Amino acid sequence: MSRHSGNTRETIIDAAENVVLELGARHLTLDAVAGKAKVSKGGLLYHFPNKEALLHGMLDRRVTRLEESRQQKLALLPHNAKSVIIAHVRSLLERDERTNKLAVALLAAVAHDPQLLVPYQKEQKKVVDQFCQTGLNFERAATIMLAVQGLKFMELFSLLPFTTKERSRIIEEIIGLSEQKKHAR
Amino acid sequence: MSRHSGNTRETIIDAAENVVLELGARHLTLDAVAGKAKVSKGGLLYHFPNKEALLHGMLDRRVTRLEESRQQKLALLPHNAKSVIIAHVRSLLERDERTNKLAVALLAAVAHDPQLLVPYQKEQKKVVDQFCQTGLNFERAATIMLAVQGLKFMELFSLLPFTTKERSRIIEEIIGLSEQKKHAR
DNA sequence: GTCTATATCAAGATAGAC
DNA sequence: GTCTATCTTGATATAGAC
Repeated sequence: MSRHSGNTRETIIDAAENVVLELGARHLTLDAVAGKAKVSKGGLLYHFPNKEALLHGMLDRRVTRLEESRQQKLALLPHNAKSVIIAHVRSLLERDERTNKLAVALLAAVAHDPQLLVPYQKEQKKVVDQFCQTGLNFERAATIMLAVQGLKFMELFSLLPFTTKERSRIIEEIIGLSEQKKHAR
Repeated sequence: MSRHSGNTRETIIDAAENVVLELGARHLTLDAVAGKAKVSKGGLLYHFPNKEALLHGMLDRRVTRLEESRQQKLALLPHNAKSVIIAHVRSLLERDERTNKLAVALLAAVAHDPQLLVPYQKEQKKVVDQFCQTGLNFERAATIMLAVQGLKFMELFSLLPFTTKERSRIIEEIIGLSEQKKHAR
């Protein structure tokens, strides 16, 4: 336990996340992270040559965790088409204080240079593709993905004007969109 | 033209927007704004006692402009229920380089303290209420609002994995949701 | 209402020793 | 691979003159 020399990188990302959780996004600085990770700033910069690299590391960690959560929830659901959508919704919209704080902090950091997120476009594409494989047409699949993301974003930015109960009903509605066949065009 | 002494505040907000557009969000500093507005930093700080106040001014300007655009587009549409939704979608999803840059910059600035956005929750609520007045049920109205916002956010963060053509089809789908009656519950 | 000058502070990054 | 020391820059904000 006390020995984890194997991967200082992971230790540093742990520390960075803890800085955000304990001190807030504004204090995500190289100094703070180094301090929390019990490394010097020089040491930190050996593993992540600059702050952008550290942010990339943090983003990757989050994307990985989200995907793990999705797989995990999917495994617990009956093996049918709709489950793919439900697993996605549940993992993304999970109200986890910790995860949300991290997401906001990363958005804050990343908003200064949205290009940092381009590599994750394909993750969203994959989600839509997976929805399509359940028999949904592309437009409907994309709409569901967008509504879920919209809910998530608004929640993160404290923009969501709904009660918890309303929120639940809306989520049901969104999931329900996967059942209604679109009329032919 | 050369005289606009009446409202230095507006001049300063103009300048702040131009700083963002010309230099990027990262350079939205009091120095840069003062320079662009041809005021000293002291002068700027007389009108906006701190940076947060300036951000509030910028946010208000944006919300106002968006609302104006919505009213304007609504006036050009036939006077029926669906037009409310179309006007909303068109004004929010308009691909205006200028507006989008400003939105990203403000998100970047504001993400550090999402509480700043709480005052604008009610704007979103109003949108949903207006949709409901067209005969839509609440859940469906909210879903449409969320999908539109999701599209907007993802686009701002360069997360949208669709082509322009796909994007158009998806927007049609979202608008179409206002026509399909939800089955009773 | 607007200016100059300055205080204060903290950030990211580099260089080079160990 | 990790450390210390330092450079450089640039930010918000205050004080007080005009």
